[in-house]
Amino acid sequence: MLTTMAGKPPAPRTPTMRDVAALAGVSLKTVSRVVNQEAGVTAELAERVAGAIRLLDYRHDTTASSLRRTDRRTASIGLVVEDVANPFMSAINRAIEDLAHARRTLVFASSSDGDAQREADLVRALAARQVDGLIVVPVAPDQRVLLNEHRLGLPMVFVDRPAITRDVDSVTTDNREGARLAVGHLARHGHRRIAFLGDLHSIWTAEERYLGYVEGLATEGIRLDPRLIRRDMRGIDAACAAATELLGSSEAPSAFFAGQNLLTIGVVRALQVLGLRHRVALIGFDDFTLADLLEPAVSVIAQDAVGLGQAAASRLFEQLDGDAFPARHIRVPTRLIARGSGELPPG
Amino acid sequence: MLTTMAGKPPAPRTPTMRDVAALAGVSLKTVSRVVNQEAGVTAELAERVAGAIRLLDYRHDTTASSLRRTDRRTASIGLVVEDVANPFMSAINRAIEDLAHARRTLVFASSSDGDAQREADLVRALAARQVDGLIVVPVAPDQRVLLNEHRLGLPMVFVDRPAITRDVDSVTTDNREGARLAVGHLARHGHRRIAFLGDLHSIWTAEERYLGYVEGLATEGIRLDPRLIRRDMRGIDAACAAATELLGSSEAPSAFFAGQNLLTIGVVRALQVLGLRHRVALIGFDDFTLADLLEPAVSVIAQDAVGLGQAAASRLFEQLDGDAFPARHIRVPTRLIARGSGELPPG
DNA sequence: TTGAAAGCGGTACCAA
DNA sequence: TTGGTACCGCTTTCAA
Repeated sequence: MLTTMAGKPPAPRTPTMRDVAALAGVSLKTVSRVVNQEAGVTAELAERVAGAIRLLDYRHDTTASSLRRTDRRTASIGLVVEDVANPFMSAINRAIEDLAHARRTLVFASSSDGDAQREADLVRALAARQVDGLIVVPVAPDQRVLLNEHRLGLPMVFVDRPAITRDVDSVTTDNREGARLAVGHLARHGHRRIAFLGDLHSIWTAEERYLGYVEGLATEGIRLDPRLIRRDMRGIDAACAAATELLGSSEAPSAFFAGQNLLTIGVVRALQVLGLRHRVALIGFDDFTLADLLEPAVSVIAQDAVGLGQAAASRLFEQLDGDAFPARHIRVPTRLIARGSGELPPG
Repeated sequence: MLTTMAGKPPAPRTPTMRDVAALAGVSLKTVSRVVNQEAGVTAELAERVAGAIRLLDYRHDTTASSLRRTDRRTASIGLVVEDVANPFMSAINRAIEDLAHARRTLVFASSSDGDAQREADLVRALAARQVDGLIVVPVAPDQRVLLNEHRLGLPMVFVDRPAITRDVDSVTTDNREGARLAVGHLARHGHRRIAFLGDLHSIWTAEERYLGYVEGLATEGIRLDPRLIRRDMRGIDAACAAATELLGSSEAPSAFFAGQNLLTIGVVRALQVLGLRHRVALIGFDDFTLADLLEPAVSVIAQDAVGLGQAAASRLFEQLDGDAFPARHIRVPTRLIARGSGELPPG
């Protein structure tokens, strides 16, 4: 051994159908038939092939398979969300994965970070890998790359936010109805001065929730007071500051409706600091872990992330099964979870 | 139009390199060169090809490409975690995605649910799709399918839990050191009666944290009291009940070390019900959202999920770049975040 | 029922 | 620099 450069044995090329065929003493095509469980192979031959497959530990190459297949299906789909680490998005991801798994389909999961350029790159990369379809949380407002891919024949479903055309399937939360629910609930508990905190108005869901708030007030016959409205808030700190300021004014609100997770937490913090947690009502849009452990527990309008994911995946697979037209637009209802903070009476 | 069955135009077969070549009046190979940015094509020809590509809206088929390529790379990797919707797992997922994205690589994300059968199915499905490598949170204890795939040449990194052999790269949290940290911290604040709540002892991380607890006690010269130890706890309710029972005993603990997220929350709930939140200390393993909003805020041993994901992805890509041997075993440190609950003095 | 040959969309190799 | 030809691993088509 001292004189040889032996090293590792040459990488043992992974066996192909050809190898299996040779070992079993049959043709390539017969192996293909066995692997794909096509009818019309003698039990004896099938057994011989199966034996060779086991012996060689043959692994089917589905990429080569789908390249040649007429339908060119890869049994993989693409998912583009804002951030796979976001709890809401990852719940959608998981729901989609479960439906996909039932069809032996794998999911490319990716994050756009709300960046249109990155979204476009991802969509192109996914299409280049021949995914069977795409589920996307679209980054507003320019959807040209997405819609172009759709026009070229890539099955697609938008989730959480709609497409700008009606031609593409979409599955969205009924944000407006949810916001109305919140306002109605607070009004029923005697509130007339209900403040609204909202995310960037350029975000479709934020705008919808604002509109629902306005509609809710109208329904309850409450005059809209612009001084109680703070939009374009980003993050816990901004919400906390805004809530603190509102509560310090002469016409302070008796209740808050926070249009997003972090804003809700910001309001909680403000109420805590001011010692008003049990004196000012609060309903938040979107549930969050531990909402039930706070004091008082926080009432929320819960979104059905799993429902969104399931509906989106269902639609995509319906498209793949031939039901492409007309495009459908599914709205998933919200649910009010009363935990205490939304049931406090006015001061 | 009335007499025709016109319908939609026949699906316009998506253009191939062949089409581009024909339009540009060059050979297939020249188009390939342009697409792959290989040197040695006249500027003029390159421009003509580029024009044809634009005109036809040609899309490169990377699956066909990698089939023929010598390295057979697909620029996609597989990730198998317990649940992509779990915050810890999804943070790992995201960190991996970011490193992958920098290499124009896509990630198949999938959930094993701690089910060995499902894990095996996923791994085989991923291998069949010719992923370049795999990052796995392995389901103990039978790793035969995984290791077989590894032996066959599939680059692989285990994350969060080690492989049963030393031949496979792994990236894990330093659970033991983290637990020692917690016990030491509590001891430094005067505690001698420190209860331990742990998850199923069959879970590697749970066992490690338990061992760290034991080591921590030994280091501090505290006698281990089996009556203060509750293992094999699952979920909030079990932990809440166990904590309640412990606190009602004659030799109640003055501090808790909870070995997992949900267990920590269970203890918080128990303390809240008993009105002992400010009288009994608590440190939890693994951080959770809103831990800082509870009263008192919960001190934790925080895991570095992003660090885990980054290290795992780095290792995988190092393997892909040729640095496969020897296998490395990376331990990612934890960090104690003191927020209040872990700094309470003994009753 | 079985197999030979063609070809999916591209890349590798070598000759022109 | 450019192009022809073989071929990646598999399915399709069609003849035996």
